[in-house]
Amino acid sequence: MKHAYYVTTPIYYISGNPHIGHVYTTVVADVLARTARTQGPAFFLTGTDEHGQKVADAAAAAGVAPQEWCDLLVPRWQALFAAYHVAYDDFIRTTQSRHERVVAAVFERLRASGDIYLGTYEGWYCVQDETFWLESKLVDGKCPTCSRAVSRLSEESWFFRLSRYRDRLLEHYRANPQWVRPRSVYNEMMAILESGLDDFSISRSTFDWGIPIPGGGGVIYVWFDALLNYISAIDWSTDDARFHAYWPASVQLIGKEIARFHTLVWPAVLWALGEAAPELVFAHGWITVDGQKIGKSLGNAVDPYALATRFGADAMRYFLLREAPFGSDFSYSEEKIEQRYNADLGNDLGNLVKRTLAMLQKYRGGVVPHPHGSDFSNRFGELPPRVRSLLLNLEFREALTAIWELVVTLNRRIDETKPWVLAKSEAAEDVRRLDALLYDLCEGLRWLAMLLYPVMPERTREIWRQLGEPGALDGSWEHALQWGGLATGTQTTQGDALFPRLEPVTLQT
RNA sequence: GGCUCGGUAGCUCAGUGGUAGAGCAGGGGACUCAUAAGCCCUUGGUCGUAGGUUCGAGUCCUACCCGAGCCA
Repeated sequence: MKHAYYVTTPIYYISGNPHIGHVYTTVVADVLARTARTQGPAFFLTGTDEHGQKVADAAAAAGVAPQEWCDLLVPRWQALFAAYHVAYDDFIRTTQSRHERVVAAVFERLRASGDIYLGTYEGWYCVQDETFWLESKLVDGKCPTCSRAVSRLSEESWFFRLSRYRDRLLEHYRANPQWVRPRSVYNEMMAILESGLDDFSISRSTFDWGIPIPGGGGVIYVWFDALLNYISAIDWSTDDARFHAYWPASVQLIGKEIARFHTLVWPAVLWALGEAAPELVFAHGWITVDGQKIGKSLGNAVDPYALATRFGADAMRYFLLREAPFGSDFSYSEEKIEQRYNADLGNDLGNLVKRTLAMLQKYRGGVVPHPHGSDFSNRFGELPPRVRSLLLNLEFREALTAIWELVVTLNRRIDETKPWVLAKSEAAEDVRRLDALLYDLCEGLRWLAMLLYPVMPERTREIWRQLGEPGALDGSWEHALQWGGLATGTQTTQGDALFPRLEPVTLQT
């Protein structure tokens, strides 16, 4: 039985405030879920990762208890996602009992199966980098990143027997070369696999902000805890029917820095539990500001609310997906957003809506005329399946480029047909041609609203409203996207510009 | 230090060994329904550097330079 489309974002580590990078991943997941729903059921999960040393430290610095800190921060993430028109189905927090219960259950089950065992962590610690290193990673006995002296560490720890799954992982990678994308990340993980896998330490005893090891002996390492959110949220072990309706996940989005956990440890843990690996793990790139990584310490973190206020959340969503191929890093700047906004959204799309409805008002009283033999029937028949396929394949840039073929075609057709000339003629043929053009333009707008809905859910609703379209904007594309679906006689309304032109900010002198 | 990527027009990027492309920006033109938008035409690149393989290299190989990431 084909299960529902299931998309996840990483759960976000709440040691600080959310930034535009978090918005990026979450918006992508939202677009995927909305796209998947044009053909069937979907489930979209996001949430927060709330355990671990850094959260405990951040809470202590703020003078509050860790749980209190998390409760304080979570609404900020939820409000930000809402501001970007993200509609997730569930928001999981790793401090919720539904999650902690599953983590404890997994631990006990894997301990019983021998996949988790008590061992000794032998390694080295670099005080400067606050990082632990395995002996084999040291360079001349020193820290491989900062070359400083490291100190010996030896402590009892629980391990996940990752090494047991190396062969199966290799086999899985070879049989499914597309399961980790982009290719660069696949290659990197393959290289790690080929060089061998060490067992994975999954407990910590130097602090206590985490899920307790069943039976005592410290807390579960935050990464082991965190990965399990993807199955705890859909009731693993407590509601099999629900779990299997969603698992395995269709797409798990991650940042490329956490690929190792999601593409080596995670599938092995799932296999140890007797479950399937996700169908696709996609590690995307980062948004940088003028080529620099965003970070509080760099002082270049732009308030994501300010961006949504200035450009509009939908325009930001469009920019994030259109500007760079999904997977690579891209250097963002407000100037680039402005250029995309004015050129693509204002000039091409927004102006098309405006000029179409203005002409319809002027020449036909705002009422959609009879098509009289449209020029476009069948011409764009392949567009919806193509767009959906590109979107679900995470080729957002290409999908938007494809949609813009329709935008460009409609704009060009206006200039070719010269409706302002036809409108002055009373010849039957000219009246017919003007009707056909105006119909095709309005029908084109209806298509654009539906095709762009997953990317710009709010602005497309405004197009829908101005068109006077009574149907569902977020419904299935199968029947709705047939050329000629727009009813003759529909009363349209001229509205404000969808994307009013951004004028350069000039300083008064 | 090891591994993995990237470096093509001012900007963002496509480019499967066979005459270097698109969009934006810049320049010119004809229009007027429209957000001085749209439409038509157009300038612009020794494809990071140096070698090599080949009849032929942006594309394959080697070295190096620059940038990014990972290496509990």
